Amino acid sequence: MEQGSKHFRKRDAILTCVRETKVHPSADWVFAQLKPEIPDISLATVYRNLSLFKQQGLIASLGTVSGVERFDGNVDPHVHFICNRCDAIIDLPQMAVPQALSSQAAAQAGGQVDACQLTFTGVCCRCCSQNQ
Amino acid sequence: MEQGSKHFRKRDAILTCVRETKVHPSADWVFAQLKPEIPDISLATVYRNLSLFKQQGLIASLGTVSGVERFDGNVDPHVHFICNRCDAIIDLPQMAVPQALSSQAAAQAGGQVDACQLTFTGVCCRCCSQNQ
DNA sequence: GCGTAAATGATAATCATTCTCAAAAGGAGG
DNA sequence: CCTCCTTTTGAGAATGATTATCATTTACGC
Repeated sequence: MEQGSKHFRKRDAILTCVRETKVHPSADWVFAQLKPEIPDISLATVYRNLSLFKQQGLIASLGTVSGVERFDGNVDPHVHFICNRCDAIIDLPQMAVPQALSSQAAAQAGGQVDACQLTFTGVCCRCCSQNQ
Repeated sequence: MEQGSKHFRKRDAILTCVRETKVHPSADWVFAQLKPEIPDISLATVYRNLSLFKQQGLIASLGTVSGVERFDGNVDPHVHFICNRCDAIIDLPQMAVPQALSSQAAAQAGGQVDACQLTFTGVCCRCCSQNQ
């Protein structure tokens, strides 16, 4: 009763939308994507369900970029690159935080380490080539 | 003319405040710290100067935690731990992102890599021992 | 002292996000 | 098919951090 039920039409659409894109979308982006397809969807519903998914671990939050929160449908740990010009978030696959670092962090923190996030920032190749 | 001048009394106080603490403060925290000492300081001035310092590279932004931006007076690259319960940000010194990872990131990103940030999240030792 | 440019205080404006609450939808059971 | 009950939703108001505005103050160079 968690799939396909009419009761969760919009919910499923939101989750699918986040999972099927690689842009690491904001709530607003998801809303804009779904609006044509589901005209009677509300922005509040998108926000509501995104935070629900986040809490359930179905999606991940990457923090805020230029003041807006960005999400990732891929919850497997991986590294990101964020462009300071166009705010694009790009996956850097095949890179991982060494296990040794995580262990070290747990030891130093003295508490409970749940997750880690490695992010590089700079200017993406597209912005680099556009001007200057 | 950049130091000690009466013209920059408040500016200097803000920078010093961020540099002398280890709490990785928010604008509001800095304001609360300085208010007793400098009663006629305005919150807008704190925001203004913090973003100026950030832009000049005098301080670093650690992104937002629970919706508020946090700063770091220590711009040397180092690793952080963020507590999901109390929002504390704690330095994990003597840890560094391996150079190999940074090189790999630069190669994969195809653009210009300026910085990287490694953050662990979880529950800090204080919150861990308080309850549960 | 004077003029100019920078910095500031107070407050309004902005904008992403969350809250509120009434309405709609769906399931369970009769 | 009908009713009760729970969950989800839409619309818009409320919130709260941050930024913009603008008149005022401040300080430096002359």
